[in-house]
Amino acid sequence: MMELLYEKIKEYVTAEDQDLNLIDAYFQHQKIKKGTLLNKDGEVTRHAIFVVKGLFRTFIIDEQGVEHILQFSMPGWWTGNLASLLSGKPSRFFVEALEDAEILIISKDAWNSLLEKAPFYLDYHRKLVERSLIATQDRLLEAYSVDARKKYLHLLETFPDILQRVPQYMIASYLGMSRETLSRVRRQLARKNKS
Amino acid sequence: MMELLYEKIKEYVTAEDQDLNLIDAYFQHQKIKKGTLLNKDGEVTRHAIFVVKGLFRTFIIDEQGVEHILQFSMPGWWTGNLASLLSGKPSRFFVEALEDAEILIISKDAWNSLLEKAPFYLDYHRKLVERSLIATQDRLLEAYSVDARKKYLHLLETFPDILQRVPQYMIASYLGMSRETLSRVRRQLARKNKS
DNA sequence: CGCGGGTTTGATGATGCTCAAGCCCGGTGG
DNA sequence: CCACCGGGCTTGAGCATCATCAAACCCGCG
Repeated sequence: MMELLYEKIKEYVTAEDQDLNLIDAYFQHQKIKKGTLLNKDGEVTRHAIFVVKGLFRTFIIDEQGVEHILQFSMPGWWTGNLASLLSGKPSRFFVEALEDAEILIISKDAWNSLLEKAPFYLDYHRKLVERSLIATQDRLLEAYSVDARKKYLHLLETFPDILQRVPQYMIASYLGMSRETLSRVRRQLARKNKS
Repeated sequence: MMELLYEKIKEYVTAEDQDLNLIDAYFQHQKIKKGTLLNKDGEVTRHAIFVVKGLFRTFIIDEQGVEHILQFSMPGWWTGNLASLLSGKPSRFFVEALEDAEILIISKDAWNSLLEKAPFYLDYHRKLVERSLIATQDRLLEAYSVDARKKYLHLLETFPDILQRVPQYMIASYLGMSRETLSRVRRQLARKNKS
């Protein structure tokens, strides 16, 4: 059950297998049905969630009632709301399973004692947060410097299989454009490839 | 020299004065001339920088040669490139002093040993990174859900005095709009306030 | 006085949004 | 087995917002 998490940790830091095994007791394995909300607007996030199988989205609903997707979380990544977990402040985000999924879930308390007891885990955690920050900065820059077509092409490079798994209107929301615009971008590209 | 940093640390975590004094030795105080670049595209960031006085901007130059400002750093905030500092990868950002400034500078090595030796500093650091992440997420959401006028008004709330200190074209870049658009937004608002 | 950086203004056009309608396709019930 | 949903995707028309280009303007400074 823990293999994927071990793998991922080893990508970021060096740790012996015996040390890795220490963390098992902190996590619970759960199966999640498609459509389940793990986190709702206004709730304080009490768990961190590692995706083993399936796919999640993190989104917000703005004052006009429009959804904005901040993140898709694939197996091997974390989801939930890191900021709310760490700060203890209410989250404004929803986290929803887009497919039947399996997760490793860890409570805030367990998380904290893990950070204290397992130095390699502390390092791992730091790098995770750092990565989130970089990814979000990249998305901000993209929002400001790139047109709809390039945003879409860029997404295709980074998540080649996302199209098969997520309805287009969610992809449009992730990219910050209307569904219609995304549809037209796709038509354009399809035409080009034929001619 | 260290007072402002002490103050800021106390805002985030609880620490005794005698502990706070421990960190003095790790920092160097420097005066910086307006226009100085502390960090250039392609360099690895080797220092973290705490702003005591003055104002900095962090920006990137995209493939079309257009500048995009990610951040303004005021006294009491950090600047530089956290992600590059932590990861050791080259930064794509420039950091420039917009006014004559004073900073506390700490090398990466000193930073790391400080994190090991001063637990309160580790906490402080975590909260800093967390805050950067939240701020960047907020900016991303704003980029996708709000028009030029609201972006500008929002900036005025959060940085009331920035207009007096930064040329308008940089503010436009920070907000992701052209200088002309910002100018027109301002004219509109000025008219409304008169009538 | 004249130069230069920054700002304003106007004209024009591109990009992407909104609204509205139609289409496609898989699922359901008669 | 077929008719008819309904959700998601596409298409078109018109429009709003904002970018671009170009020119004028403003003002502090040598």
